[in-house]
Parts: sequence; structure tokens; C-alpha cells
Amino acid sequence: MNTDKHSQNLKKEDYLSHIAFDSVIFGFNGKDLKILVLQYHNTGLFALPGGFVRRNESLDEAVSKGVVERTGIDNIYLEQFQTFGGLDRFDSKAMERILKMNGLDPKANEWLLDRFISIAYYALINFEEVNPVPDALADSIEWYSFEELPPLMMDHEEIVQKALETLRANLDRKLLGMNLLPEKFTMRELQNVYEKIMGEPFKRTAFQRKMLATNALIRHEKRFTGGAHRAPYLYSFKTMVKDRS
Amino acid sequence: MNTDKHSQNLKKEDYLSHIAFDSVIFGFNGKDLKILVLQYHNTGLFALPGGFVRRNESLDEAVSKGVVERTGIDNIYLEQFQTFGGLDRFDSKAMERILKMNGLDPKANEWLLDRFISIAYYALINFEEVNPVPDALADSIEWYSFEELPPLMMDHEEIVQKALETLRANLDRKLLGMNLLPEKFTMRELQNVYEKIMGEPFKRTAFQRKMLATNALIRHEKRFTGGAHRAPYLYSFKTMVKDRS
DNA sequence: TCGTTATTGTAACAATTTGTTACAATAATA
DNA sequence: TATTATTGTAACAAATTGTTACAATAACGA
Repeated sequence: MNTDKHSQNLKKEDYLSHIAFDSVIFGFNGKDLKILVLQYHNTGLFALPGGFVRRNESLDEAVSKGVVERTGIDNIYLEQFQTFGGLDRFDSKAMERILKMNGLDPKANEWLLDRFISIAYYALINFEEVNPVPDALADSIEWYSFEELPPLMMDHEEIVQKALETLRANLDRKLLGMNLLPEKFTMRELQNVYEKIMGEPFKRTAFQRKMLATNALIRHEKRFTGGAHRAPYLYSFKTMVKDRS
Repeated sequence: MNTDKHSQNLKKEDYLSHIAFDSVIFGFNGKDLKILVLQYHNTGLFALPGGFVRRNESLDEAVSKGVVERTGIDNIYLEQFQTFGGLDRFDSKAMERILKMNGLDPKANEWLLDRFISIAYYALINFEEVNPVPDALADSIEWYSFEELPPLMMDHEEIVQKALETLRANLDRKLLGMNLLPEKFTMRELQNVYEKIMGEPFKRTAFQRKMLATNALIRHEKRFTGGAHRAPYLYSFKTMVKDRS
């Protein structure tokens, strides 16, 4: 990862001008729900992982590639949820600072200071599997829970808010929990995912009955964790084609 | 509407390159559900109403303006539902033909032949109120029901399909029926909207009870249509701020 | 070995919502 | 004034969801 590569990566003629994407990458570890946030070199600026679309790749390909680069894992659940096209959504001053701090010439990369429309996606992953990697312009990428989220650039806080709303609305229509859990998990862990996402507690018995009634779970052996109580069964989701609409 | 104005309207430097929008405008007349489709001059090409985004207007403004121009009415319910960014979604041959047939020079408007990403919106209106107006490049704009839809350009059929899916998914979460009906309507008319959109019949009594239970309807005087039967009440929706997210 | 403790799995019952059937109350018309 | 086609409501049934209760354990320590 050197500066040469950076400037090469951002040649105007390789990309569709005015078009960017941003991703809200949700991670879960059995207990907490967090998202990935980038911090740019020496600027104090925080932002969502994002990128641009090359002329010879589709939008979905560009986003998928970007998310793989940040997380190191392939085959992530991705869902486009909204395109942001406000007049306010460019901050050429901030972008100029970011370029300068990365040793790039703002003049030579003037197209990056112009107005962008951004297509936003959210991704769901089990964050034990992940070793996040900052992008070319950032010096760090970290997991943040919603309570400790730093102030984000431009409209990125609005994007996070909308991502969470969409995730909540989709949660009971699709089986999104599966993407945040390891292969096998207990009913309590599944309930934890749902509660963290929805931000409210559920009744254990009703939750269990409803989940079993969906007929989407396979019961496996019990898991003996060493707790002084009955051991819970492990479950996995019946494999189905993931919906990548 | 003259050719001068057309070419003026499409000056490259006024617009964000690579960015377009398309709109699926649903109309209802108490009986049928239809959408607006454009036909281009002497090309046999059909397409959804769409347009481009000026540098000095937001995406939502651009779309709103475009829909007002086509329908002649302001304050339409509009909802962004998906952005299409496939590699396949430009057809420079077709675009060239459209420009030529409108007396425009493809060379001078080369940016229009390039790849576009399109943000798609759907709109809901009561189509009695509307007198559709073709855009600068089209010679007709007509209402088509889904059964008689002509073959559409590029991925526009996919866009229509997705619009219908989204409308259906949103129907029981939001009160979208209101945008397709006149100010006052009967319970039967409301049920007709729901049935046409969902493509399946509902039980009259359960539908009525559910609608009344939402507490979102105001009951007015009866409507005497001349039928040899009990006259139905008229209802209107309790006014609320329309959700234009 | 055998209570004790903290869960988990299930069943039983209650409350709520949704589906179905029945029927009286009309508007027009003959 | 009887007839016809619909509408508005109520009554009952079925299905879903919410709540409570309780037995079945794993581990631990007396």
C-alpha cells in the first residue's frame, strides 16, 4: 500500500464521475452490535467506508469489492438501501485536506472535490471472522457501537441512521440474523442479535416458539459451556440462496 | 417546446454526468392500475419517464420537477426505491437514434451516449387529475396497464417489476392508498386499490373492519349513486404529513 | 453423592387478532 | 310495496401471540 498505488487508483478517467458509494458494515460478536468507521490521516475526520465505481464494473461489483477490501472476507451479505443526492453532500475543504494529508495533489485530483451522489449499502457480518483493513486514504478502521460513535463527515450519520431503520424493517421479513452469527449458535445468541438490532427485549418463550415455527432452523448437539445449568441446543440455519437483491 | 430549447436543456456542463433517474408513475381511476410510458419519435422505443440531475439541484428536486413536468400536478407522493448500476444499462445505439430523430447531433451530445447509473422512484397519483405531457424527446406519453405494457428499453421492465414489489411491500406499512384516490371515496373503492396493487382479492368484511380499526379514516355523508341498494358512506383520510423520505 | 443454582425446553392457558358467516338496513326500481 | 343488490355490523370460530408455570438439566460445592 504505497502512495503511487493510491494516485494510480484514483485516476479520473477510470471512474464514473459524481458517483460514490458508502457502506454501513454491521458486525456482531454474540453480544454487541457495532459498525466499521474509518479515520483519515491527521485530519480528525471520521467516515464510513466507501469508494468509487470504475467505468468497467457494475455498481454492485464496486461495492462488493470495496467491502471485501475492508473486511478481508468474501461472500458478505450486502443490501442497497438508499441513494443520497443532497446538494449539501460535498465538502471540498475536507476532501482537500484528506488528499493533502495523504500526499496527493488536490489539483491533480480535482474531480474528487466535486459534487457526488452516493449509493448506500449495508453489510452484515459476524465480526469475529474479520480483520478490518483501512483504505488507501485512512490510517485506521475501527468497530464502534452506536453509543460511542464519533461525529461523522458530511451526511454519514444520516446514512447510518437510515441503515439501522432499514435493517430493523427488514429483520422480520428476511432471515437477516444468520449473517451476524457463526455457523452454529444458541437460541439465546439469536435472541441477542434481534434484541440488539431492534433495541428492545423480547420474551424468551415467545421468541423461541416463533423462531422454531419458521421451520428455518436445524437443531444440532447441545453446547456444554461449563455453566451450572441445563445446556442449550445449538442451531444452524437451513441453507438457502442468500437474497442479494 | 422547440428544438432550441431541447439542446439548451441538455448542455453537458449543466448536469451531473453518468447520473439519471427513472420514474414509475402509478395511476388509479377507481378501477384500474396503470403506469405512464413514453414513446420516442419515430423509433418504436418505449421508456419510463426520466431525466438528469442539474449541478445546482438535489436529486429529489430533479425527480420531483421531472414528475411535475410529465403529470402537470404538484405535490405528488414520490418514493425512491432502488438505484440501478449494471454494466449493461446503456444502449448508445438507441440513444443515438433518439437524438437523431429529435434533430439533435449525437456528437454534440456525446455525454448522453455514455454509461449512466439510474436512481428509480415510484409515484402515486389519482389519474383522473392528470393530463400527461411527453418530454422533450418523446412524442407520446400514455397510461398502460400491466397486461398491455409494451416492451421497454434497457432494464426498464426490471425497474417496473421492482417498483411493484416495493409498492406491495410498503402497502401494509404505510397508508399508500390515499395517494391513488380522490379526496372522498367509498370503502369499496379503497378495497379496489388494495386488490389491484396486491393482485389478489380480500374479504370485504375483514378489510372494512381492519381499515376502520386503523383509525385513519374519517366518515362523511353517504354517496347516492343511483344503484338499487344501500348507499355506502364516503371516507377521507385523516390528514397527516406525507412521508417523502 | 446429592442438594443448590441458573438456565433451557415445552406445555398450558389467556388475550388478541384475523377469518367467516349471518343478517338486518337501506336505495332504487318495477 | 315487494324485489334486488349492496353495505354496515355483529357474532362466532380459528389462528396467532403473550404469559405463566414447571420439569429437565449441567456444573458446583457441601
